[in-house]
Amino acid sequence: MSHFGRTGPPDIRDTFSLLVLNISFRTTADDLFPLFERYGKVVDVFIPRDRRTGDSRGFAFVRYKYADEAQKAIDRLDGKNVDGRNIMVQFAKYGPNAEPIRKGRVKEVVEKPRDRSRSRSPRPRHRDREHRRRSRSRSRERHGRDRDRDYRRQSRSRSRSRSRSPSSSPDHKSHRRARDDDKRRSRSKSRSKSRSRSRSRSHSYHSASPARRSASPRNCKSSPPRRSPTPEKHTNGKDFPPSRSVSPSPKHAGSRSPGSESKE
DNA sequence: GTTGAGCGTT
Repeated sequence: MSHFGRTGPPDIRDTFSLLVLNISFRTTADDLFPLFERYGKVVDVFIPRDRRTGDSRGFAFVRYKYADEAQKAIDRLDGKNVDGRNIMVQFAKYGPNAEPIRKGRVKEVVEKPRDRSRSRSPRPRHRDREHRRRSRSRSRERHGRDRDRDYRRQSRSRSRSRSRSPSSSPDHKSHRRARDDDKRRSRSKSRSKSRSRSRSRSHSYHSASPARRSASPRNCKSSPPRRSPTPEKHTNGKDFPPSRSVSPSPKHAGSRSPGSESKE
């Protein structure tokens, strides 16, 4: 996670979370922390990422220790140009109703700020939660759709250990044909994007070097390719960022050769 | 390499 090394929310006892919107996709917690830390005690900086891609979703959560400092940060940093984007800082709501955290505590946090609409973009007023949840982003969705399909396919493939086909009687032919077709498509797809699928980004400002921005302010791809042409699968986990534990990681999608999974 | 409304991890 993007905390101080802990797992999960550090301590939401007496903290005040700020929602930082419209940040750049390259902006990390390392960039936001020194910025927000100038206005108060920042307890945690968290940038939600995509489950599958790991990319930043374009907003962050900065958790302050005191509400007045948080308010000051809002007043100071709201509308500020960070990393080329005009960020929007506001108090964050937790959960669908932003209530189940701390009754009263959050109320104080969610209280209407004074004048947030000074340099705010004319955002549409219809903030429908469900609608927004599903239509989070259409540009990443077109990328995520493929991966989503692939991801689900892998999930199914992984969970086929117990019982994949409840009725393996007469239509195993169509199943086989469909699977073969899917396999071919997956092969071609994985081949076309077998180069730019690994990316790492420092989420915790502990592991970020301050000289990173000086070295390459706009481009953060100065490191040599981490994927050697030899498809050796070393599950060390040491080279990977210690962001989210060690999941089974369906990242080895294109690693398996086509045809070697012709089980059944 | 891209995109740009929005509320979060264990």
